[in-house]
Amino acid sequence: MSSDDFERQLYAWLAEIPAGRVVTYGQLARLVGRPNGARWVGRQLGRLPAGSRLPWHRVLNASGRSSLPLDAAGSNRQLRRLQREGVLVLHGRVSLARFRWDPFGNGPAV
DNA sequence: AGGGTGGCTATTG
DNA sequence: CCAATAGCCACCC
Repeated sequence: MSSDDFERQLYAWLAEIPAGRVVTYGQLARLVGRPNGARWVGRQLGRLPAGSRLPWHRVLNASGRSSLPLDAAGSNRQLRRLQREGVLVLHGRVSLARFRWDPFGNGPAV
């Protein structure tokens, strides 16, 4: 298993996440076969080529919060993007119970 | 090689 | 909810 393969799988899964749903770093890591690679996932997302259409913003940490820093305006680009596609963000937090996407399980968001 | 640092997580207090 | 702890792992000195 080369790291290129892992990277490809990561992109593949990422592309599957529907708008309006989210996943966590650790979840994505497990999906690509790297059970302890949550951090690795975060690093990869940070290296995503500019212009990529992959939904990096649909990836949150295990608390349903963004792990990205706030911008100059004091707000967070990631959370705004999520809200724009229908994800409810309250107090900077997304309810994973309601918006988490599971490729094998749960149906549409409640 | 060895130590510090993160876009992580799970568990405890 | 916050803080500390403990694993984990890639990257950069």
